[in-house]
Amino acid sequence: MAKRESNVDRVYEALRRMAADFAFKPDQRINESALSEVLGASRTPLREALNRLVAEGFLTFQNNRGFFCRPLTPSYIMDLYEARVAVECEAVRLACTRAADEDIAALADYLNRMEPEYESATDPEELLAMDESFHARLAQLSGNSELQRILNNLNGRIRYIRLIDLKRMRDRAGGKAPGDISAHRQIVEGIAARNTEAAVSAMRSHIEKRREEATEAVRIAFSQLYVPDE
Amino acid sequence: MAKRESNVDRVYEALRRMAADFAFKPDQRINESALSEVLGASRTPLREALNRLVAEGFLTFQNNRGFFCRPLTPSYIMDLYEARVAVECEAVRLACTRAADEDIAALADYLNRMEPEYESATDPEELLAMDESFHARLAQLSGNSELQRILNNLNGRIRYIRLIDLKRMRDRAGGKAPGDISAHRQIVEGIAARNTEAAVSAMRSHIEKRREEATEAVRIAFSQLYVPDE
DNA sequence: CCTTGGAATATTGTATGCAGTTTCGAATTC
DNA sequence: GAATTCGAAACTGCATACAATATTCCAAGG
Repeated sequence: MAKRESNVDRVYEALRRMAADFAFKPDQRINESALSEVLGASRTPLREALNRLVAEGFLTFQNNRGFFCRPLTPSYIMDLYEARVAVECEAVRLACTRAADEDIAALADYLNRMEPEYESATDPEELLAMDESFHARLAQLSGNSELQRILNNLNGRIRYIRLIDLKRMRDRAGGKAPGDISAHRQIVEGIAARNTEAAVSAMRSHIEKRREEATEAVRIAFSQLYVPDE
Repeated sequence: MAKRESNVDRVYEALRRMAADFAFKPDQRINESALSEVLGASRTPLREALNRLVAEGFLTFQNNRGFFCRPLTPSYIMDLYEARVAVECEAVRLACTRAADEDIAALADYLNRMEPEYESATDPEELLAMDESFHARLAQLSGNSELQRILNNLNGRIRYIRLIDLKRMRDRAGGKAPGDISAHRQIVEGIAARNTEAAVSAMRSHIEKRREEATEAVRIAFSQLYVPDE
């Protein structure tokens, strides 16, 4: 069997990670030749991958000037969080109406199985992965693949900020990041009870609670990004 | 002044129009060489544009097999409509909270100025353009550029179906497509009154009303797409 | 010292060529 | 006649080359 994954896919994945982790600094111009050398591919597949990332909002593009890392502003982050509210609340609403009982139960199970790990984890990356995984599964309950797709995109772009946020909370709380699993459980219980209003409002306040924290996190992100650590 | 618009932009715009109007039939394989000749560009910029369209959900891609027109299924259309509900309802919600009175008034004005044209128009394309324009302006009131971006993408993908739908309604109603401007006015009035619940529910029912029609429209779209007219 | 002009340099934009893979059809077998 | 195999043709994947455009840098003038 020959290779199944193409070069542009590999490059795309690498770039998405780099963009999500802000390996590029906001507004930084991206040098294609240098990057292609780092990634071990020529400029042709690299540019194809870069174009995908532009379409997904991870990067920007200017004619004859090339690709840039997206800027990072408080209002941009706010927009992303608000879009998450829109998508996830509707997903919850749909899940209440149409998710199968067994699928809801499976998600509740997942939450229970995860709880020990979630409560004991201190690594922000790990926590974030679990959190994102929960939200993705929740979106799956809606049965709507567009909502899942949009959420995946938003989470990718919001990822770095959430990481900053989690690290900050861990440092404040003395080595313990806050595993806010009760909010998740509340949402799932609302869905299980087919109580649309309760579930939606639980989701809304869960996300909105993060929003002000995120604004603060952006400020911190700025200081981490613009004061180079090398 | 030299050219401001690059080749890939031009190609992208052309492709987006073609995809929105289903110049490609669902699941049809796209031949890069032939297409590049039609569009007057080499395969390199063409592929960059195609990659953007894949990222935006207009096309699909398979390794070593190339690009394909997206499939067209009732559940896919349903997903798009539901995503629209999510995005537009949240946009309305935000507009109620934070839009400036003068901007709301401007939208109401726009609606009034458009009304004669809207009521008298018989060309579905024209009607659709006006309708999309209204929804885009409404999303602008939210002040959230992510919601605007997502809506723009969803509308682009849903466009063909709405066109089929409008044409069908026109034919049924005897040369008169239904200018449902009252629903739009109701939404704007809700926002002007800062009555969030009223405005949101008006928006929700406005979009959802279209949904069942859309399912029927898909069936018709199928017959138009798979029975070639040439 | 700041500004301006303009070559030198670096970077992007796109065409082209070739290697690798898939697709298609004709010949072959059952 | 249907299924199968195999080779040719078509197509995609990617590297490379060169043209077009932007950026930098340095020198000259104010």
